Amino acid sequence: MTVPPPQQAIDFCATMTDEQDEFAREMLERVSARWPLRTLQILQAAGGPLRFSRVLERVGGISQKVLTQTLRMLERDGLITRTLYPQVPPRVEYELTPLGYELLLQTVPLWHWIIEHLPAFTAARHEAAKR
Amino acid sequence: MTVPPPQQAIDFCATMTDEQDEFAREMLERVSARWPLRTLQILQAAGGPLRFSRVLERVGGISQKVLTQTLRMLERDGLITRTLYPQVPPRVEYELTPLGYELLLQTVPLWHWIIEHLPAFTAARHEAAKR
DNA sequence: CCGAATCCAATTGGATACTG
DNA sequence: CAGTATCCAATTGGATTCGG
Repeated sequence: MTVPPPQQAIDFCATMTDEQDEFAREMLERVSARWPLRTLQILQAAGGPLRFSRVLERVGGISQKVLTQTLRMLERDGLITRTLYPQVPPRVEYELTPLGYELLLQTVPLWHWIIEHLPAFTAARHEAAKR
Repeated sequence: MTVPPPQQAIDFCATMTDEQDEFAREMLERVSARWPLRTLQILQAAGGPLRFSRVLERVGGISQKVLTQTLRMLERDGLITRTLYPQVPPRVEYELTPLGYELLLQTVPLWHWIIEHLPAFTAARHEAAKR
């Protein structure tokens, strides 16, 4: 694997104010909960606006209630937009914002790393199970 | 900010098997839950083994029960080691593994990005609150 | 000291029914 | 169609007590 970057890269965490630290961890927690990242990914893959029903289908396994909550949260944080077309029946479209896209990109290295190390995790668990 | 990297970087998600995808997301979820990352960070900052009580103090706000669960999980995944010294009273030390350190490093860019964009999130929420 | 066990409060999530 | 509202089951987390 690669040589670990300097300690400094992590130590900067200590330079944050408590307020920053709390808010940052709140965002990290939020974004990496069960559905938000997947939802963003679906919207990214769509390459354009997606109706509520389509998102519901593609995310898969999520309930309608939780999807609504997730979308509201992502909208609130400026990661997606919500557009209501006042028709009957109503149409609502969700779309990734540049901010949301950027965030998604930042998660890619971690994602890559995890996938690369899946065997290591499996091995660790197997090892742990023996004891 | 920077120009977005090619689409390809994200699209590789689609190339995974369902099994890989599920396991990878499980790991991502796990590692980015409320305490695991912070616990790893504490152990990293310590620069060496840390007793249970010390971790409990430094993480701050976590209960003994949840810390135990967290540490067990991290150990199971090979991210930390747990060493029991059979004394009276017993001493148990936890230490970051190279794997744990590597994972921690992978999260740094995302962490950085979130902190940089804290104002953007605040602005988005403020904007959302007006409506 | 480390942590397992127990009990309990609070939060979360699914299913269902209903509305603009 | 896109939610909101309601109810309920399951999970989570804290506090406390006990044990090796």
